[in-house]
Amino acid sequence: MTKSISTEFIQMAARILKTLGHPDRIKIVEFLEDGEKTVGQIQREFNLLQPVTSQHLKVMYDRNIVTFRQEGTRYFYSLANRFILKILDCMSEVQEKLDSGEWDFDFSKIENQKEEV
Amino acid sequence: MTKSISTEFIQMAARILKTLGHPDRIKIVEFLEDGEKTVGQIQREFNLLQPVTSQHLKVMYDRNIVTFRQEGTRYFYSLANRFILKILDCMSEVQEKLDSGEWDFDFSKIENQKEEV
DNA sequence: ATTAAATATAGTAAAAGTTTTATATATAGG
DNA sequence: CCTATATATAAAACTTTTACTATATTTAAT
Repeated sequence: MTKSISTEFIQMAARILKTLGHPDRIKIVEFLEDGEKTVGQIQREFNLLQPVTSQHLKVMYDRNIVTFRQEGTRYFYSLANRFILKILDCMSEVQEKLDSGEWDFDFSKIENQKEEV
Repeated sequence: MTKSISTEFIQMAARILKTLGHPDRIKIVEFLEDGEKTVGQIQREFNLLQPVTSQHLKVMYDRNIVTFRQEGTRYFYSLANRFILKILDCMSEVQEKLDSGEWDFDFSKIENQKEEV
C-alpha cells in the first residue's frame, strides 16, 4: 500500500474541498489571491447580494479558508492558508492544460445536470 | 486583473471539488490512484455498505471523476481524468508540508463542527 | 444626536446531498 | 434451469446547503 493520507487530514481536506465546491466561492478565493478585499469589493466584483457575500465569507472563515481584519466599518478579507493557494495553483494549471489542448475533458457530462443522488 | 479562470471551468471545478468534498470519496479516489478496483474491493477496504459504495461511485461517474469497465459481474472502477490526479497530488503535497512542520494549519477550528449555514 | 454606510446576523423555504433498507439485474457455476 | 455472487437501483427519512428577505450592529460623518 502506498503512503496514504491520514484520516484527520482527509476530514479537513473534505471540508475544504466541499466548501470550495461552489462557483461563487471559487471566484471569491481566486479574487483574494490578488490581495485582501473588502466585502463591498467582492460583492461588486461578482454582482452578489450583500448577505450572500457575507455568508460565503463567514462559511469560509469558519472553515479556515479566509481570515479578515477590521478597519472602521470595513472588513478586509484575505486567504487564510497555503492549502488554498495550492488548490488555486492546481486549478489554473489544469485550465492551462485544457486551454492549450494538451488535455481534454468532457464537460458535457458535467453541465446541465440538475439532479442526482 | 490577473488572468482568471473561465466561468465554464469554474462551474466544472466547483462540481468536482464539491463531489470530492466527502471523506469516503477522497479515500476511494486515492485508492483508485493505485489502479482500478472493483466495487467489492473498495467496499472492503473502507468497510462501507455496498449500496453506499455504489452510490459514491455513481455520483463520481456522473461527474466524470471515475470511469469503469465491466467484466462479467465485476465492475472495475478507475480515475477518469487527470484533474483528479492533480488534486490528489496537491493534497499529498500539502500533507507533507504539514507533516514536516514546514506548514502549520489550525485544525481545531475545522473539527467538531456540526452546524453552520 | 441623527443619519448614512458597511457589514453581520437571523429566519425561513426550497433544493441538494446522505444514509439506510429493500429490491432488482445480470452473470457465472453447477 | 437453479442458485449464488456482484453490483445497481429505488425509496424514504434525515441532514445540510443555498438563497432570500428582513433586521441588527457598528462606525463615520454631519
